[in-house]
Amino acid sequence: MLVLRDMATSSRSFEKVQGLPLESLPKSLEFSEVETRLQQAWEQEKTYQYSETDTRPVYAIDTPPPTVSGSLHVGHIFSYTQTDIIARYQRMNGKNVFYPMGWDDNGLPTERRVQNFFHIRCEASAPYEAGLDLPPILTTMTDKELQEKRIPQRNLSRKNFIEHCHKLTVEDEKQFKKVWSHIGLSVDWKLEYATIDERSRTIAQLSFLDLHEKKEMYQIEAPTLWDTDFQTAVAQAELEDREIPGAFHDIEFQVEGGGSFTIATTRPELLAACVGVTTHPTDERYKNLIGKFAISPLFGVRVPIFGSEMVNPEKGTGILMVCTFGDQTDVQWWREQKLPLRQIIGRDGRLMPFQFETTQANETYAKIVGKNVKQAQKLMVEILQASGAMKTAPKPIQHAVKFYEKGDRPVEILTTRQWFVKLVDKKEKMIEYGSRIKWHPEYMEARYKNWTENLSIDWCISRQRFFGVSIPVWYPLDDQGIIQYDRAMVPTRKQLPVDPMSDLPEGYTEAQRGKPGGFIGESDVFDTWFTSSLTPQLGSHWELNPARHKKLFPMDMRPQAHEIIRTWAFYTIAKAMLHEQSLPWKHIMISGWVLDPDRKKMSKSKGNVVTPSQYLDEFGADSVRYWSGLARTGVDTAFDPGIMKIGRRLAMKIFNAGKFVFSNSADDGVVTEPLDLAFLEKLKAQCAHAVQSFENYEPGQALMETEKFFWSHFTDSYLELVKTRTWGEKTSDAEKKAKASAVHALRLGLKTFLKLFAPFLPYSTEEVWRWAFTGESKSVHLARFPTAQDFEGIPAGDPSVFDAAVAAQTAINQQKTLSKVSIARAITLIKLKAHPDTIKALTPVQSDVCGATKIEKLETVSDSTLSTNLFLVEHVEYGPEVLKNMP
RNA sequence: UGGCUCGUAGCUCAGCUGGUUAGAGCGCUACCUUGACAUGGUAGAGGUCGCAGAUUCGAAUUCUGUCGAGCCAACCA
Repeated sequence: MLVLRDMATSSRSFEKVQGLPLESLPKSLEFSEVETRLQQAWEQEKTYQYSETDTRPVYAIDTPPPTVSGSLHVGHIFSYTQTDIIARYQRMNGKNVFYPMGWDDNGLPTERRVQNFFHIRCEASAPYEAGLDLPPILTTMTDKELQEKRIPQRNLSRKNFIEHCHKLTVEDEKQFKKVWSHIGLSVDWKLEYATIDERSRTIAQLSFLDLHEKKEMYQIEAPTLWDTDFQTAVAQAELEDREIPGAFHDIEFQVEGGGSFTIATTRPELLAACVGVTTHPTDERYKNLIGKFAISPLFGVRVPIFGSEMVNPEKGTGILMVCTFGDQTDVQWWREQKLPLRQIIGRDGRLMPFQFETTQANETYAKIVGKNVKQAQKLMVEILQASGAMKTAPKPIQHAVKFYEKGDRPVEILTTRQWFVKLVDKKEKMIEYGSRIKWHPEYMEARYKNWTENLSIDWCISRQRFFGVSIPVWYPLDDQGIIQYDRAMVPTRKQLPVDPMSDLPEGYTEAQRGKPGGFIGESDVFDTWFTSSLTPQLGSHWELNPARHKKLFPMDMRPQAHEIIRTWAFYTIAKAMLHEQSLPWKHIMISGWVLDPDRKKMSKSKGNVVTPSQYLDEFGADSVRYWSGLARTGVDTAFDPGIMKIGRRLAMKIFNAGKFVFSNSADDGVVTEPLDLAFLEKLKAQCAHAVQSFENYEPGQALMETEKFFWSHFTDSYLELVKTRTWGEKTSDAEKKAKASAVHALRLGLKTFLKLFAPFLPYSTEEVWRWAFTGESKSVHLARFPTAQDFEGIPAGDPSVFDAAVAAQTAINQQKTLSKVSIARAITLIKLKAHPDTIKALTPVQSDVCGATKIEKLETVSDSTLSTNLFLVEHVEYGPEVLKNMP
């Protein structure tokens, strides 16, 4: 902080400065060298350290823990840089910034990657092999080679499998950290965590215990969304629609007591699971059937025919079969009509054995049992056609089907036992909580609201996977060895974290595990969102460190992408509400996506994903950050190396302007000259704009305005206009004074620009800062973001003299360009015509203009019909050597 | 079908609460080595602001309708 003397009475005096000889400064900005050197400096100096003890206000950021599977792509760089820009601004704004980095390393993406990487699979029954340490196989062999050579996968025990998950994620995290450091994230690496580490597991299980005590959680055996590849339950929020080809199949049903009708279905393989038939109650074609019973073909099952408003008479044949379960509506009909359950699809997506009432049915079913859905469908069509129940060929259609977002086959609905968090009954409260958070941009709240309003299923949090946080529950076994699900036993808080598969519930011994009268541990793990929804609490050490929690929670800002508003933002708000009736954060800043140059979303399957490292190497981190920082909050941005090029140009310009400013010496003195004062006045206003943009969570606006100001007012205008005053040694007192005014204004200007640009271009600004400004603070990143305070004690300037000087400079340059002469050529006489006000404004800065444009004699002509800030060249005379070259 | 965004120069985008002649950068053209910078500088060409109405003294900006693009959700038998 600057210590300012009695400002009210005296203007601010600057100390004498010794210019740095140009030869002593680097010739050019070598990004990779600067980046490496400054990264080390920041680490050594602990520049970005969060302080647990100091009393400055905290600014806590709920950093998204990236999924650690594979490599970062340019979208990560884009959004994380935007967060870092805010973090750096807040740090310079005097906040004690809490900016952690977590790794989301548990869950399916990791499991899948580990399976491929080591060519292994988790097999619950496999015995544990202590010390097993397999080499990575994918680095030596491709997938195709593995298949060709028929190298079998190794089946590992759960414990061995998890060990290998840890092994790989640790390596991946190192790679990620390298890229994050390169891009210049001002993360405090002491706050690093992983969603699978011990503290995270403890806090996730604490969350479970709390919700369990509050009875906000229940366990039920019911139809749930199921992915047959991963063989786990999934949540509504993890579904996505995909358009795939399908076909309507017309199947004839008989009516009990005579008659028949034809239903249309896209899933004939579920005929065996048909438990009802429904049609619209007003449909003239079928309404007389309502109340009767139908007999399903081939399987001869007697099912009720009922009316339902949900049936669309336009669709298919207007009458349809209800199965357990083809889709979500089937579940609804099944519940409302209290239909029986005929579950035929198994957890692996194959048709399970099922006992039918008739021999014929059992014989038919025998042909499809054990087949997967696709095979069964094909066979069923053949059988139906042969039997005559299906007279027409399937009619192909294109339809949207629900998929688990990470899965390859449509989800099925299976009756399984799962744990749920009650959310459907809290929709209104969730919307109200959401409205109390400041969304940036504001309209993103609509997405949250929209999703919450449409939520129809409670949050299924149990997953039948391995690499995750265990659900901390044991179940007693009765004398027959039957699991007593309704008597679930939870651990004490002190026991956490627990793995119910190896740890014991209180009062039991290991010998009782799996024995009648004993107990059994829950083998399911949490949905990864169950842990991820606690990232603010993971950072604040909720329940483990109350003082820390109080200081950090609710956090100030959650940065995240818009496609996970329905999951991450939604669940995080839910958790904070359920646990503490609190908001998780005050602000949420939504970043857009990076689209490929054709404005298509980047995705691995399309093969249009851009990896960042080549661009970091080619343009430098600051240039890539410039591209990220320029984007408007929440708006999708096309990947464009052209913008990075411009960023690099800006970084170099700052570097070169710094060289110019620092090369000038000056005596001690005050800023007195009208041009200097006018420039600083304008700069002061620019600082206020920048602050406003940052406070609005629109840093891109600050960058755009600052850049424009820097380029047009500073380097193109002001720097040129003061050159004659700063060049060389001055002899007279007046000249020395005028020089000092310029040099000190230049230095204050440069210092201000470095601070304004520091959040965006941390490397180039820091590099220049360290040449001569370390007296104020060691790092520009710990300096105060500029405000009017930086200009205290400097007399107010008149901006109009600056505008007049620039206008005159432009008119003269234009004249020289039109005459096709060098800007450096001397003008012996020039007559400029302008509005009298403009001429008046030019007077105090006329000598600066003449110096910069090499004018020996300047005459002005008044013309009040002209608009202000416009000069017209009436007459110009160049020196004789110039005239020679004229056309 | 509903909700939300977007549509401005060849390209990427600014344009806040309506107010002179609609801006910037890239690209393009011409010129200039000037003592921080040729990874530079000076200038030039280029737009009836998707379309149609309405409000207003005045609309790129507000309202209505419409067309197009994207996203989210509903429907998906």
